[in-house]
Amino acid sequence: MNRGTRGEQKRSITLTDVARLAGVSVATASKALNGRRQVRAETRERVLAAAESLSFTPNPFAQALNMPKSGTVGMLTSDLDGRFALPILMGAEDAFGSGATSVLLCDARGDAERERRHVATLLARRVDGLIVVGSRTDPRPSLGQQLPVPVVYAYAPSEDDADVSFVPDNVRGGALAVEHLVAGGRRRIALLAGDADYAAARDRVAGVRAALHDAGLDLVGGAETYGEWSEAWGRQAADALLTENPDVDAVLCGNDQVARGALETLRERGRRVPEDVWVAGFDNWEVLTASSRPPLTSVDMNLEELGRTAARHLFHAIDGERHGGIVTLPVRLVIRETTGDVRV
Amino acid sequence: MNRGTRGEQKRSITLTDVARLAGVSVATASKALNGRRQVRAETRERVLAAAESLSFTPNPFAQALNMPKSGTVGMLTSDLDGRFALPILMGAEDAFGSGATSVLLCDARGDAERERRHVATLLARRVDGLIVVGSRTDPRPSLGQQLPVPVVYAYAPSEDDADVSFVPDNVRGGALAVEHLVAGGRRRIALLAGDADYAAARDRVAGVRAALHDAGLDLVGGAETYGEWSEAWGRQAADALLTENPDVDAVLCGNDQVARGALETLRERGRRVPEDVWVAGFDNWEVLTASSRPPLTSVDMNLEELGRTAARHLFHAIDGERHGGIVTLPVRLVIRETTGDVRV
DNA sequence: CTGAAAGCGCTTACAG
DNA sequence: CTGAAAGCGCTTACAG
Repeated sequence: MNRGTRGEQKRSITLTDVARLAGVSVATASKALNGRRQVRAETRERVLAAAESLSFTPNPFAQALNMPKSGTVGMLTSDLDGRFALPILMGAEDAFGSGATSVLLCDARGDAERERRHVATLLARRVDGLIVVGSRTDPRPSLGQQLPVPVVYAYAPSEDDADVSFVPDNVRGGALAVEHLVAGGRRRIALLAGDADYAAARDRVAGVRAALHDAGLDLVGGAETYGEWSEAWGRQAADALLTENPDVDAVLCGNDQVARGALETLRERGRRVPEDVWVAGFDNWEVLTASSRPPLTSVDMNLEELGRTAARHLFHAIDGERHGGIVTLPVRLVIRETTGDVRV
Repeated sequence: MNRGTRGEQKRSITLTDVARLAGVSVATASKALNGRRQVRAETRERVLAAAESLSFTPNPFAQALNMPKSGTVGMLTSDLDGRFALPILMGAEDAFGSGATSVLLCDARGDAERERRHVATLLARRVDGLIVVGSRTDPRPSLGQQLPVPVVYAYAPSEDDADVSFVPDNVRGGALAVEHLVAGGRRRIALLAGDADYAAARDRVAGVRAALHDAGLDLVGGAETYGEWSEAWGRQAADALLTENPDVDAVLCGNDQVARGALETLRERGRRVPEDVWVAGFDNWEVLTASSRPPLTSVDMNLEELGRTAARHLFHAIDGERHGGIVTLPVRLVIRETTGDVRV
């Protein structure tokens, strides 16, 4: 352990230093650095060189005091716990970070009061906009229309149509999965839908039903089954399914955890996957899909791209253009061995 | 879709407005609001009331221009992908968020050049300090001693002893696990250690060996086995283990993925868990441990607390007190049914 | 094209 | 205890 105190915070380089070194006024230095056109090329060069040689970084607080934007946005997550927020964060951070915008992160931990306080803090910090990331696709309360900056909602849409929200297209995801199963010759398809409490579960079901209808098919057993988002429920539901409908030739599962459970039961009851039964899940959660036996086909919600899109939209909204409504973003099917793709 | 343009950005309330309403000078208003003592109680009340009634929020940029601190810290993650960063983020955000500090988030995506740019951006924004969150516990390059603000490293320690780093105590974690197995009467303990490339794997092995030595035992097969962090490797390694050492009565696994694989193989080769063989993993990754058959005992790295601790330390460092070195933080064993705890 | 001046919204010596 | 003044580091009309 070495101890010590922070050395004298050496006064940082200011525009005045740059101007002096370049032999111009601060006004001119400012214009040169900001690319204003009323500066002779040669002068601009001199200022730029001076700034460079002094490693000048403009004080953002002084700048913000003179300009309408702060160059920061607030990212408000409701629940960093949930695995869905993370890829969205990455996408958004990526979109912002590549520009001159920095991201202030706040996590509300599922607490409305905490969220309210965080919004207040972010506004007090003069963020230029807000991106609100939810942990499930069920609509959430709006922050309201009275905020002084634009807001976009990602993953969890706002209940208010006047807000802009970006959500993955779960309905289309359900349809995609079914189309793949049908194209593979599956005709007796069952759906273990997961937790009916979640809009994601119900939307996926809707897509599945529509696509089956288009194919002239019905769900095995006449309807989907609801339960929990867990391997345990997947095992149990698959067990009941095999007992009641032993002729099933595909099991579509509401998410990857359910699918993992179903896969296990199928194997233990002597069904070969994919030879006898095809299986697919939703979310494409790598840790579950990659190492299962066999690797699991799953619908990927493209969350990173969703985050990126929401961030880009916020940019445009900050620049003045606004509109409301829920925008549904494309998802994609990742095909692995549980549906016949026999690699390695 | 409704369209519209942002209304006139109404001039926000300034200290001048507050002062006018309270009938004092801005100087006095400032002092009253900041709790300076040279203000008559009655005057202070009046100012506070005025500020309250106008919903005054001091402009942070104007404040920052006059004060040594900005009230923001930078959080630099190397890889938001990795599941380890998230709980650390939560803990840190929690510690900062409860104070008056806001967090600027940057993700380097494992790219050193990108990291360098982010550090520059954060410093340009005048953060008061930096918290660097790694994705594995192997030492990483220091950001150097020349930065104008204090830095703490979390999860991935800095290579430079002059820096402060907080890491989970993987060695102790290994020992904890062994002590539990031994207390449960296990004597023929095997270790499927995971990826030898990771310091976490090697540290856990060191703890396991030390604790076994203390108990007068040796690893089954004479040594641990190395491979990958995956269920697939866990299955394969467990298979080899049972063939070579059929009398094993406990399988300790380098992480939860390996443990899940091992559990599967044990079940399929007719070993009952925990009756015949105990199994435990590391990381306590809920999605893997909770729903396995049976639920998996695992060493929890207390990452959220680690994040909180690192954040608190950064606070103190910002306030001037500095020291260096790697600080190792306690981990804990979460006992579930794979080691005999027979709850529901 | 260049610069002196005013101003952004606050804080803090310094006088009263 | 209170306030006029200077200053934080920048930007932007406004004159030259």
